[in-house]
Amino acid sequence: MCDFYDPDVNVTDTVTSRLANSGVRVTGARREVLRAIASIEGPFTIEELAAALPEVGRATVYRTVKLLQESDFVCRMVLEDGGIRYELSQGDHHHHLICSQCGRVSEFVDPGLDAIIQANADRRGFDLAGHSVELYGLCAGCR
Amino acid sequence: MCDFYDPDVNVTDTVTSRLANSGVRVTGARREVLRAIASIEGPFTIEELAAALPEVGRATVYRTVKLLQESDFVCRMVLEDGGIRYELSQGDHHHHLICSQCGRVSEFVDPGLDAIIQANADRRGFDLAGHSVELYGLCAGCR
DNA sequence: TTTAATGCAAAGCCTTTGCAACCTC
DNA sequence: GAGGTTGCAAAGGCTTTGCATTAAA
Repeated sequence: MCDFYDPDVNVTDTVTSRLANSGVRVTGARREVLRAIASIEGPFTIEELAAALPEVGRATVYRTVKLLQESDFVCRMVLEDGGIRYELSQGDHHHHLICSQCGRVSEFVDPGLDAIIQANADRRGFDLAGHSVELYGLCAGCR
Repeated sequence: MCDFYDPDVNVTDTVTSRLANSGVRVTGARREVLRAIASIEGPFTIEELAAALPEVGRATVYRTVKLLQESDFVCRMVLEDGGIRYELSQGDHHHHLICSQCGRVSEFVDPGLDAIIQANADRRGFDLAGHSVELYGLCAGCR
């Protein structure tokens, strides 16, 4: 579901060059949004992103995030309460641990989990295109 | 996450009596909403529910579903696209297979999957309160 | 009779869209 | 210079809320 980034290169540069290669214009606003996303650690909301970018119109923030999402540079996650957060795409497919107390989201990878999910889909004749696993509770720091 | 229903008793009656016992008034509108929910097979949207209840105000539909949700008689699920659906609470904890084509949602239970999720939480010092697993793709009928 | 529940309409949120001005390429 | 982008404001969805009326208990 999510793309890889070359760990040796600045994320913002990587994305802008890929964007340029795909025929999309690299504008000031887009650079700003990318910089803001890169500077935010972890998942973010449109609200947070827009707050960090007072000089960029909200509509542009929405449009840019959508663009990045469609290009797989960021991926979207839906929280337990229906709230939506985005995050820079990580290299590998992963799942989320969401703390109900502090709201922090951490990630984990478990190929065994993915395999068992695939097996469940197969067993029911379901052609699996994707899946999401979210764990809710208290993180180590909040418990 | 979801409650049990006594399989020998009509769901609507079960809920209304439990509701009454908890000091909530059993009104005509609430009975109507319950009947509509029971008659819809599988998960439903507020939209669908309201459409099935032209004589009940939309605000009441929202309020009643919220009430039922807070009482654990229905549970809420968030789809891949952020859309929200509700369903009568099932006895056991389960997961969803959501067809991207026809939108139908089916359920499955897999204790092994739940165990592996719990193990991941434990491994990271996370106090697990709940989790959601949603599979997206094409159902057997649509593929 | 008391007071929770209802229904309507208005208000709130969040997100998208129309459009003229603007900026990449 | 041409056409994709931006920003503003308006419009759209969906959900909640205020309030007078209605109806459970």
